[in-house]
Amino acid sequence: MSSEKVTLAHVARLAGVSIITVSRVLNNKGRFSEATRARVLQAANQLGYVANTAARSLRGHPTQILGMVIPELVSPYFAELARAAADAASQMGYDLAVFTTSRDPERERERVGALLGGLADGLIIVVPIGSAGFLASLERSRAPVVLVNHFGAPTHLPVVRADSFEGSLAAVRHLLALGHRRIGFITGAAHSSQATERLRAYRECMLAAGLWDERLVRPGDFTQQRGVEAGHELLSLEEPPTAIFAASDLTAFGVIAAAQARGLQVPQDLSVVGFDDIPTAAHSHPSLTTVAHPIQAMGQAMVDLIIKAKAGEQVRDVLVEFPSELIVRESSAPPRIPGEKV
Amino acid sequence: MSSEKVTLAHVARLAGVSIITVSRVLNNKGRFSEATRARVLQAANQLGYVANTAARSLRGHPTQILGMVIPELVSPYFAELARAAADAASQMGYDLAVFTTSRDPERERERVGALLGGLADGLIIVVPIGSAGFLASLERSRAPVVLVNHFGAPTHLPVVRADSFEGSLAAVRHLLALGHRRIGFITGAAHSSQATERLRAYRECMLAAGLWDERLVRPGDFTQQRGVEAGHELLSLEEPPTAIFAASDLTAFGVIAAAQARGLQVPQDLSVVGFDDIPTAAHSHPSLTTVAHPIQAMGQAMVDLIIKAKAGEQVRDVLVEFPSELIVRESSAPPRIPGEKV
DNA sequence: TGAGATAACGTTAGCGCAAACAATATCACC
DNA sequence: GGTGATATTGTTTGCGCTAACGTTATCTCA
Repeated sequence: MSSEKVTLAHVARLAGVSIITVSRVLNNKGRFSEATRARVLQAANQLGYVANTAARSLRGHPTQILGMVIPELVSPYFAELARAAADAASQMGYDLAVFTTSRDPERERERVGALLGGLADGLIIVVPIGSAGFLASLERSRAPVVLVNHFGAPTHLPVVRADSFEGSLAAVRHLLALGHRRIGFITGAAHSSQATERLRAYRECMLAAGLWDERLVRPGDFTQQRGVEAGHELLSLEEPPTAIFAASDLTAFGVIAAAQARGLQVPQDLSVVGFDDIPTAAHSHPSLTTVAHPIQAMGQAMVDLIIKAKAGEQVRDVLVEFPSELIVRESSAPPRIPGEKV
Repeated sequence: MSSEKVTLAHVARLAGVSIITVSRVLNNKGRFSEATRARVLQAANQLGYVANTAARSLRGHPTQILGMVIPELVSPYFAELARAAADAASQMGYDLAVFTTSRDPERERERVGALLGGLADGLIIVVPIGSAGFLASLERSRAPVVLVNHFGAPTHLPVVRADSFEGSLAAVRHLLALGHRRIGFITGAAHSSQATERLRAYRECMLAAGLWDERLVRPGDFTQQRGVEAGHELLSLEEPPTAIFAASDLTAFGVIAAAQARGLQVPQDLSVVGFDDIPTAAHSHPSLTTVAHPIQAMGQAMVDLIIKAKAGEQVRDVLVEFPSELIVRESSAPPRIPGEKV
């Protein structure tokens, strides 16, 4: 029956009570008689009343919304991270609003400002790209903020992050233990510190084994398409690798596609290891050996930290670091002995 | 230097002007001298002022945020849809806040209420799951709302949707034209109207060709895992299909994995067709024959409609329907002639 | 020079809600 | 019947912001 916005006043008039009484009934706070309660609920229902979140927020009432800022939605890793955070938030009675930055520091800053300006009760920033000054101003604002996978400028803000180095080390050692000597690597996106860690582990491990060869490293960007290209590049080398470690699962799937397109079998002719353990990794053929982050636990940790910060607990300088774990599946196997037939 | 929240009053005091002058400068609205402007900006900067979105919204000022409610983030289809909407929104100077419902009508309703209660200027609801009554109350609220892929209860709200029937028809006809006679089908999630359409097309086509066999239809849920399982089920039949049409690309990839695990080659031994054209479809081996929705255009249409609605244009009963398109790639080929060797 | 125009800035009010405080109604019990 | 306790409902205020209107300073031009 109504149009436009219905306020407490409308409900109050219809129910024949005062505004505050309506507020009390709807928030189930304070005392009121059963009869009043029924009348108010009936009126609110009839008018289709919904509380104005902006007004509530302005009044200091929490919005029960947590904001999350991520670089992009389409990457399975970030999508999973968002899902994990949403699940954890939901359990704690919060909603999660996900925003993307498209890696634009200016937009990140604006969005963060808007979110903290009454829209959200707290903020999860994944891979913050802003300057150190920006982080410092966030610190000063005392807003409940958690940084995720932040490896950049030092900050006192709480950080949740997952290791990439140890897991990558395990992946390369796994390939070495299988007998591989020429192991290719496809990097992640240039600006990603996670990508840097993965490359560093590969490099250290290969150097230590005396197997380092610059030609075996190809630049990537976490995408499948780039995996196809870089896979072909590596497999076209005069001495092609017998194993390839890719900085993401999507890239690894690209490598497998490239290998198969060249008539190679995975893992018989080429071992492939990815990173991320996206859902597809377990259900492809061959299933993918990869390195996993404990994403569920990370989501939980993010939300826990935010809620602690909101409650006034001290979270300054808190760093929650999760390990990465090698998951061996079908895509990695010993190299074919040269000359051996199938 | 500040802590807690910085308001216009703080900036005004520091700059030695009135509150409204600060507001004018920061919004670049109204008149003020260059000197004042500089002083205000300097003060605002120094204090790290960010406007309180809730207060603005309460005052009737738009938030420049569009809300989007989707069932889940992890599905590539929805992720792409969200990306498309975010891109389109961004072009028009809006941000997109993405919420997930986890298919809970109660939460959907609450979230929608909260978003329209001052958080967002408009709302994109993907596959609305609420009741007809809920949609009716949304209509009455006159809020800028667009429904996406809504096939349910009739409504006067504007709808953006993509066909699933014609594209599925084309997919099955494609397989028939290649010479397949036993064509399996794996459905989408039970509650999805898109899934229903895809099944309906398959059924009509097979019935018309006199090839309908109930045993060739397996229930699915759009996931890859279920694709693996259902793929094995179909391939274990005494008369297994020579082609399988899956209601999603992920499911199709599951089928391919199952086939490969049984030593079958795709497409030589089994043709597989998916639906969605997720990015991976083009970069896998074999690349996937699939049906595509014009997701970019859909995102644009959603945002356009919201903005029109906000501007007061008449969008009642507007229906923007996009076609689906068969994309033939490598995963579909003529069936092997029985008895023929490779 | 002064009257009207215009530029620059300020005061007030109110968006919708809920906390703090206030008022009234009801009741128990001596 | 009166006192105080308790239950129920109401009034006022202000969160931070900006639209509308008001005020003062400055300028233009006969």
